[in-house]
Amino acid sequence: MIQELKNNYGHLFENDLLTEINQVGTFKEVPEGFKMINIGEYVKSMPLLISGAIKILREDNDGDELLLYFLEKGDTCAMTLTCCLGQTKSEIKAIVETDAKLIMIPIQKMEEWSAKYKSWRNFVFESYHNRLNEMLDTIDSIAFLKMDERLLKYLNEKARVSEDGIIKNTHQEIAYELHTSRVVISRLLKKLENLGEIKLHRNYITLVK
Amino acid sequence: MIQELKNNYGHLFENDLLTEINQVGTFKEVPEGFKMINIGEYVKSMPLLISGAIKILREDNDGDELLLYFLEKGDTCAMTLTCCLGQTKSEIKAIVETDAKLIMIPIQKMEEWSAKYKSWRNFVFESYHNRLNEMLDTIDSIAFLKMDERLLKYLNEKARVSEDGIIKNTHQEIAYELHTSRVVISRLLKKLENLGEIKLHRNYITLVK
DNA sequence: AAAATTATGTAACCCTTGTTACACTTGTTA
DNA sequence: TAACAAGTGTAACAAGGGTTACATAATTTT
Repeated sequence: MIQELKNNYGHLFENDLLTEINQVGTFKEVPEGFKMINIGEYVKSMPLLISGAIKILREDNDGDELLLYFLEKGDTCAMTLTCCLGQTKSEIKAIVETDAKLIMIPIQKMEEWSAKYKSWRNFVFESYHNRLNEMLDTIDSIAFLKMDERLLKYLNEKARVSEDGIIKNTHQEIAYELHTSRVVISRLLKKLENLGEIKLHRNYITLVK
Repeated sequence: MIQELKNNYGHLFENDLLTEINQVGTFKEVPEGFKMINIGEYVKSMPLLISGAIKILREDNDGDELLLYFLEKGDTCAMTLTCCLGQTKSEIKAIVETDAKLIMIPIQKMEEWSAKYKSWRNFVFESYHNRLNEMLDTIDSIAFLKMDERLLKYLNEKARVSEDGIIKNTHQEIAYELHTSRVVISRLLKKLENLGEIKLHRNYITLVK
């Protein structure tokens, strides 16, 4: 496992820190669809992503959900960071989007490493920075874009994190993640297909370009 | 100035750190309406808020804006934090909402203090945590609420940060911050007045309760 | 005080999105 | 293979909110 750690985080962390991570971290493989954490749950460890993707969702009291962003290789979960420190409940739901490999770090190490390693502090700050920017991007989408633009942006992101570039979702699933209805999505998808932007199939969609 | 620092941050920071802040920080009073930073500008120092409020806005390419949240006493700007480290441009606009007193810290100190003081690290993490939660709250509003609910929530927040509980804005100003049109706001405000929730006046609004 | 400016009220209309309903197709199960 | 379930296409309609237009009221300027 030290190899995958080195490959993905070797350029970020000094050797002492890599050794420590190797000692206390546990390697995990999680399959697509696995629910990493739900809203209201407490966090007990912090993930470093090696491969695959994790989608982060927000949910309101009625169970309506909204896709916030994806975590990918080299990312960690900023929400986890804040939850660890404050010992507060998770504000988001995290589900594995494509089969993922990750290293789980016990949360006690966070504070210790923040004092000890400059590279760790930078990583944590960098992570917060990325997450804040992704949240801003999400806000831009829902505040400033119309549904067809949001949908196209969504499809591009989905394709990006999926390795083979194919969006393997039903219209209903897309509707949930964009917080709208299936009929609206079907309608707009058909429009995008007529514009030559995408190709529709049963259970999957491909981008044309 | 050491007194105002002690009053507002004494419980957060150890004495050594307070002394350092007092040495390198510069005290500032900024009037309502003052633009602290614009999108695309570089950040040169970091504010610690003593009193007053600062509103943080997002803006798209067409100049359309959207209120994200308010900073108040004891807060700092998480965006500034990230900008300092990455030497990147600001992603947001910050305007003084009610006359504010603040202490400006040169950004070079950030890294130094993060290594040296645990209380500083906690303050920075805590700050990120709060900002992420406020962003989530903003996302909830625009994704899950209808305009009349958003408006009422907006009015309550405005009243909270305004000391005297009076919302001193025109319908047009409210429309800008919620990214909608003046006519829509006038229409909904009248509805809220008829429901007995608010009282409308020229240039200001009061909450009923 | 007349004129101009700013703020608000409101009607009429349109577009986007959400809802309901139902047909059709594809895949799965009995 | 018949029955069922799941996914998609589409029409018709409703509702929310954005736009245009104009009237009136309050305030400031000349």
